[in-house]
Amino acid sequence: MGPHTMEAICQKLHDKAYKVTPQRQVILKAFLDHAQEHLSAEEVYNIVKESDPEIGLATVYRTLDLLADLEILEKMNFDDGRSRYEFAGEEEHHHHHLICLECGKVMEFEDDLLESLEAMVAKKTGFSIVDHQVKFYGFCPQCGRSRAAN
Amino acid sequence: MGPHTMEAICQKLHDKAYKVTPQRQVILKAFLDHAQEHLSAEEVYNIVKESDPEIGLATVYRTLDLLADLEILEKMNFDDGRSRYEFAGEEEHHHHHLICLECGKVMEFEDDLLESLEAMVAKKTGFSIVDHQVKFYGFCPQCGRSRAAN
DNA sequence: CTTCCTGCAAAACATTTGCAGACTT
DNA sequence: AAGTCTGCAAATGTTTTGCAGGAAG
Repeated sequence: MGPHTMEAICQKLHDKAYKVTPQRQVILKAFLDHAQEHLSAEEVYNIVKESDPEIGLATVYRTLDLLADLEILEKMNFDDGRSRYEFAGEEEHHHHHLICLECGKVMEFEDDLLESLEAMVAKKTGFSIVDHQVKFYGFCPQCGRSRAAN
Repeated sequence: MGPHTMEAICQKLHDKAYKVTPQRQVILKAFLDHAQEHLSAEEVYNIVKESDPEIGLATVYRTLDLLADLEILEKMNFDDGRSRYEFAGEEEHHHHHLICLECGKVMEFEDDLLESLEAMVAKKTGFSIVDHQVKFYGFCPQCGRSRAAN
């Protein structure tokens, strides 16, 4: 859960005895260069092919898996048939996602209000809760406007 | 958004000029018989094959799609690699899901507190929000207990 | 009767895996 | 040098689609 810099992450890989390969670095760079973009494996692959045309899609998948296991990336699902990834939130500081039902755009939204709900849910159900995910579905300002015009 | 009875749903199909076929009825019956179970297409297929051994998996998929389009079923994703379905909630009355990270069990939880959060998010972001989905991840009472014992 | 539905088989996708060679440490 | 990591190709699992026959309205 350190900062999301190339150095810090490579250090973490090194500390855990994972090798710091050029492929892994180039994939990390893709996320650093596309912050807040919720990239899919295929998208990462396309970005990364420009610096390393030899890279294989399987390597991208394996690296995304690894980075998600290390909690450097977070794997998420926006109901578009593929997994997407973004840097994991620092500590408990969550953000949630607003998904536009028209254009598919994903916007982010900060909120800590869910922590208290989490505690309440734990008490009521007996679950020990370690995480939560919230998605809002609606229409973004642009699409909402054009819909209203119809 | 009517009640979830065979009659009401067949009526709705009829009203929208969809044919009421035995396959569709048998699939609906599977959901009526397995309320609150979040069935996957494959699971529906296996249930339904007992009454209609001739049915095809493709028909199950097409029917689930149709019922989700009509907002009779809701398609959901519990990160287990397949879509799952349950009856769509009546009106605005949502329930949320608690997913056990150990055994995969899904529990339900009623709460309306999110409605106010929804309004706040709408105001802050300019989205017009039509729905939301909340998932909590943790350990159910049984799994939590055995984990504590280790 | 007309049109929509169905079952089958094949196709389409996203993701995973086996393996031999290449590279990090 | 040892063990991990990579690229490729093949395999997997889920979901979709084309088509010809069959059934609902």
